[in-house]
Amino acid sequence: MQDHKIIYPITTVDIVVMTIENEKLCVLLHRRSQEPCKDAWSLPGGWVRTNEDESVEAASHRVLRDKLGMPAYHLEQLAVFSGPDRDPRGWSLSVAHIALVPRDQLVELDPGNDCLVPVDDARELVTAFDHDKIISAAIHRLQGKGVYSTLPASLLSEGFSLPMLRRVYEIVSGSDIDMSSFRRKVLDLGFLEETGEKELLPGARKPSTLYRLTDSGRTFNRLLATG
Amino acid sequence: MQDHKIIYPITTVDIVVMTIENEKLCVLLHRRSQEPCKDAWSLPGGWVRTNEDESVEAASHRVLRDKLGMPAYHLEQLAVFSGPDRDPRGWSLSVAHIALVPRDQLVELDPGNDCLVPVDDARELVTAFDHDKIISAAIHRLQGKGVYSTLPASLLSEGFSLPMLRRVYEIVSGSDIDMSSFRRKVLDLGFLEETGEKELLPGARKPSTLYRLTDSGRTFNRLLATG
DNA sequence: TAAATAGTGTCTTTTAGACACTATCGG
DNA sequence: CCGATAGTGTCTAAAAGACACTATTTA
Repeated sequence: MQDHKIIYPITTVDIVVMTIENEKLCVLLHRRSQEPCKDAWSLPGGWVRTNEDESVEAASHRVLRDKLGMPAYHLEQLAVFSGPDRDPRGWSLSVAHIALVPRDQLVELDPGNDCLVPVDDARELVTAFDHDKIISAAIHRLQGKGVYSTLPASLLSEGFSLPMLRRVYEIVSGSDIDMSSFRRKVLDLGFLEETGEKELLPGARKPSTLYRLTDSGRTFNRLLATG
Repeated sequence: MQDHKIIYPITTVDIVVMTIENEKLCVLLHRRSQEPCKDAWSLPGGWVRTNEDESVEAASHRVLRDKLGMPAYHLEQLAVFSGPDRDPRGWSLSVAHIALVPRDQLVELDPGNDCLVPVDDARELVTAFDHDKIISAAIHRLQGKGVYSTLPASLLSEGFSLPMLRRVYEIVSGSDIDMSSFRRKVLDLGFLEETGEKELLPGARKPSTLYRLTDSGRTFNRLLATG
């Protein structure tokens, strides 16, 4: 291993922040203020700072905290995108992440330079680097893994009803889900616990029971399907 | 983004080469010839060379080609491991990969410095860096994703029988699989095609039909379960 | 023709989906 | 008490597993 010959890659993180707005799965885009790709829509991202970050996940959290004031949320690695041509400044490596965030936690958006767009529109809109590919991969992951895991629950804040949760699964999977089967399966798996409260949803006449994910439901991120 | 302040991470790839030997899932380990962690067992890996590699996958392929003479095989990204402490030389980032290889393609092993060990033993044996964690993650991935995908088929060379394939799934999943259900499911999914040949397996009296993965079975890496 | 594995057929159990039904509450 | 959604019960269809059975070939 010849240390002295090595030119390290430009190393960054990029985050696909996903949320649900107006009954649609949306991605957060950011207009780049600097070259390269100035003024193009891109994913939020930034350098990995080896003098302060403890890991690439920590770098991602820092980026979102600084840019959007986001504290805690579900974040996971998606994949590495790398190569000599994806960034005009040289050989680059981006560790792409997925962040799932309830809409009400996304508040500090800069109206001019941040926007939430439905995933279907995002791929055409985004022209910076290979961020369109990253978004495609994120959607693929969410739809593949999402349908049979507790992942989509991270798109809701604690204290959600089963009808709300079902709607999220429908939006993510793109198909109708039978309420009865959904209820049976979800409750049988034991990943939900009641908060003890009830809430009248807009338009409803009967208040519905509210739930949160149990600890095992949050960590053991598997097996919850319907479709 | 302050380019000049950034110290880039030490960037490497590490590969968890998995195969089946003596009816056990094994990992390929390599004894390090240099500091750091000299003489410790580690995963094969190497620097990402920005002057010649087209991507981190290409870097992984190069490492295995140069070290082990391995041409084509199933390779996929596993995850990124990163941080200031995992390598004594400084803040480092390793893109871990999984390679699934039929045993008969692993020939150029150096008897003194390469070894194949069952996965259960590997984690204790490996002391270099955080490679034990990487191995754990690889096993987790293979067992999680493997059981319901065509992945394990990559552990066999083209021209395998259904009993052989079933055995591989049993080894990977660690549980018995009924031949009849397995056959039904696998053939119904249409990811296999007959090679037209038959072979008498050692110990058997009746030759079994040989198969290969179809193109869709190789790319569309999903949905093939039993257990 | 016996031994041993390849491969088939079928029954049972489980699970998913469809859908009718009851419950609850605001207006 | 009507309308709307929350939530339940039950029937049906499909899938998974168990396992007995047949088929093929070598020794």
